[in-house]
Amino acid sequence: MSKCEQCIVRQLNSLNSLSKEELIKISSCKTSRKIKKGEVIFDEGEHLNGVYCISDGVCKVSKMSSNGREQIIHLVNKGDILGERSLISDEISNLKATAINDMEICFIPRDEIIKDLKQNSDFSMNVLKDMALSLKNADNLIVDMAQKTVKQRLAEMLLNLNEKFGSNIDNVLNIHLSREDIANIIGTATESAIRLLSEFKKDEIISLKGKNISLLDTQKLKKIAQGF
Amino acid sequence: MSKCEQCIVRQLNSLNSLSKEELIKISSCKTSRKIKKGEVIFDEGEHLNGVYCISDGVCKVSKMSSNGREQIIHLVNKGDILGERSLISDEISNLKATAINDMEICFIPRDEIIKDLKQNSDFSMNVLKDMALSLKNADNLIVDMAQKTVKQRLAEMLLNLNEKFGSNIDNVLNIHLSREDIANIIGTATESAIRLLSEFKKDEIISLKGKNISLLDTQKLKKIAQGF
DNA sequence: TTTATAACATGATATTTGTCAGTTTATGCT
DNA sequence: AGCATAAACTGACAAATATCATGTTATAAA
Repeated sequence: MSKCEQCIVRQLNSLNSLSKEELIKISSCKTSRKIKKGEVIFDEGEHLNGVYCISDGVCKVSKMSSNGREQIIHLVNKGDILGERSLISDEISNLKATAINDMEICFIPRDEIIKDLKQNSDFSMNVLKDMALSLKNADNLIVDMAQKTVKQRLAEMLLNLNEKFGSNIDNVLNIHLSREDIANIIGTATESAIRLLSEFKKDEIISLKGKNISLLDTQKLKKIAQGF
Repeated sequence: MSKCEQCIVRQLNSLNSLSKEELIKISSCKTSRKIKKGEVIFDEGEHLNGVYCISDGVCKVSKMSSNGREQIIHLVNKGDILGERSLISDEISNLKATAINDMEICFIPRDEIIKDLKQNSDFSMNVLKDMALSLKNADNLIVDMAQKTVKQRLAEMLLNLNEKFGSNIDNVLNIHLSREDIANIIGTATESAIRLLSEFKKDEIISLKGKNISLLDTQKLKKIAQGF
């Protein structure tokens, strides 16, 4: 099994402030796991007895509304940590995590992380900063959901996907989402999301080939996102 | 000037895990301030060089959307801490805080808190838990904003106000908000908020006398909030 | 390849919500 | 008290969005 202290993924997240000894300790008790596309990593109401460090792949983190519709809160990428919120408050999870494509993830048991949080103040400050950033992003999302139209949110989401996952030489986004997932990110009906994508395509702001989306005019997308 | 180690308000928030010595130190460098209703405590883009501990009164924490409308993210009550997010990430504030009624607040400088965060792991764990809770609430709000109708959100907000601020013997909510603030909490136009309040009143779910709102049928409100 | 199933797409229509315009009521100030 | 201003309210209409129905295309399994 590969070792945490040599893992490149680790450099990307708050685990990078751990000492070599702490990493070796974590390495010895972590478990690695492969997840198939569509598989549920954990569901709402489950007790997470640790955190996941994403070695490869992408998953969606979502919550069911009382109306019976799924809302995707955010996407978690390679190098990100998953489940820290529930770890810290030691509650059952309020969110569900589902693989968007095939993944490889490492599970680190709760006690190990908690011990390091108490002993290593650099680490706990780093986790605090992570949480502070998540909170800022969440606040921004609240404002967008409450105040922006679906069209604005779609434009903004496309820009965010480009930012987070990048695109290849032909401007095709490196992430492939179903239309339903897109709708569940921006909080609208699948049909509405499809309609607006078609409209963007007609206006030559994006191009569509199945799940391949490429951004042709990011300037225009930015303007739409801001309400023009 | 009153002393932190004797302050009752402190018991309510994460400062309660500080030692007597740490509290005395904080007490010596804190400053107390009175804020008038409507006054801005800090604005978006300002650098907060510390946190505020609310001794008395209520303020709204909001953000301007690019559409030019204010979205209220949450209300901060007596006993709560204000500004910890910006403190931890050491960034300019992304939010604005405005007094809803006359307030009394204590300002604690950044360096003092940061020092304690690094030295006192109980305290930093407590702050982590606070942030984790805020994050959970933010996630729930995202789902509500994205998936629920304005009517559902209004019903839910009324229940939340009752939960957080309580009501007097006649079921009148202990908090008085303008119709505009109510609209900015649930993310709708002021006219829509007024219309729905009138509808609730007509249906005898609430009663209205100016800014005095009383909840007559919380069961029905709960059902509406959940989509029936 | 054929076939079954799910995903994608589009039109028609209903519902929700925002906007504008105007009226009434409350509030603060001299 | 009287006046000026802001807040609360109501109606009419327009715009945004959801829902339902139905057709088409992609995908996976036999």
